[in-house]
Amino acid sequence: MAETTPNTYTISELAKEFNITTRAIRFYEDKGILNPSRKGQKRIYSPRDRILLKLTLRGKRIGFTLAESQKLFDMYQHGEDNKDQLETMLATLDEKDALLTQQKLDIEEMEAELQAARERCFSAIKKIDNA
Amino acid sequence: MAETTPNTYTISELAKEFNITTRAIRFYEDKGILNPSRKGQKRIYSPRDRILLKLTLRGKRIGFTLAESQKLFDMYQHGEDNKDQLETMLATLDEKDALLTQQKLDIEEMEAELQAARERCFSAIKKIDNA
DNA sequence: GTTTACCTTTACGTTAACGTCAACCTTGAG
DNA sequence: CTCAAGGTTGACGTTAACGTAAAGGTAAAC
Repeated sequence: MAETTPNTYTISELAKEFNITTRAIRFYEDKGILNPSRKGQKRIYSPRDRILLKLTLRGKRIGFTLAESQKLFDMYQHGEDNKDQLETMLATLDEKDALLTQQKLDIEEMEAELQAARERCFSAIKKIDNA
Repeated sequence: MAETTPNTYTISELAKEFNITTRAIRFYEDKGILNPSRKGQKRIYSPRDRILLKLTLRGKRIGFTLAESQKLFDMYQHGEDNKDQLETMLATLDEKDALLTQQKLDIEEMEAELQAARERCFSAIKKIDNA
């Protein structure tokens, strides 16, 4: 058999992998995002915990709060039977999607401006060098 | 002559246009982002103030802090002659640009997941309706 | 057996970005 | 004149997302 992916992680392994502190990881647990099991008093993280952590961090990078990520995860897991909850979730998803669309526009405009600023920079430096 | 764009704004006009509070606008002034003139004690905003405000809000939407926006504006204005400052600015711009690139990836992945979640939602609702 | 390296809980501190009064001008309308 | 609509300056309150000790358990290594 080939290498099998480990099916548990320690807190510091995850911290290292995602370049965050163990404090942050415990904090996410407080917020109900992660639910590691315990071996004695030590936390043991499953691949599922790892995925949730990854998604959470990705969410953060695009401006999701922890509460928002948690809410999405929560709906994703427990909303299979309740129609109202499913529809709330759909609304939330649409709302988030609209935000992402706006963000993409913002990013493109911002990139254009950064590029313009960069060019201004270059020519200003050239001017100095040729002085 | 056709309609000319107004060249001054009151604080509440800007607040209404951008759907923020006057408190926020004054806060941005505290942070050195805006520099309205005064008529008596009242603030008068120029088109330039308005643009800076707009850029600031756009920056916020993609995760720039006020300090970061302020720093960019500041460099943009006072860095024309200092080579070191120009190079610092270039580095900052590159850094920001890398972040934006990552953000675009994050957004696309997140959109894919939202779409998947949406489809799960739909079929779950259908199931309920057909039960 | 005692460092050393991680792990734990508890709890107060911190920063950003405003919100929310309070207490006070001012100015055009009636 | 007065009063309602907006504007002003403090200044304290709030939320999110951790940072930063403090004080201790535990287990493999020497």
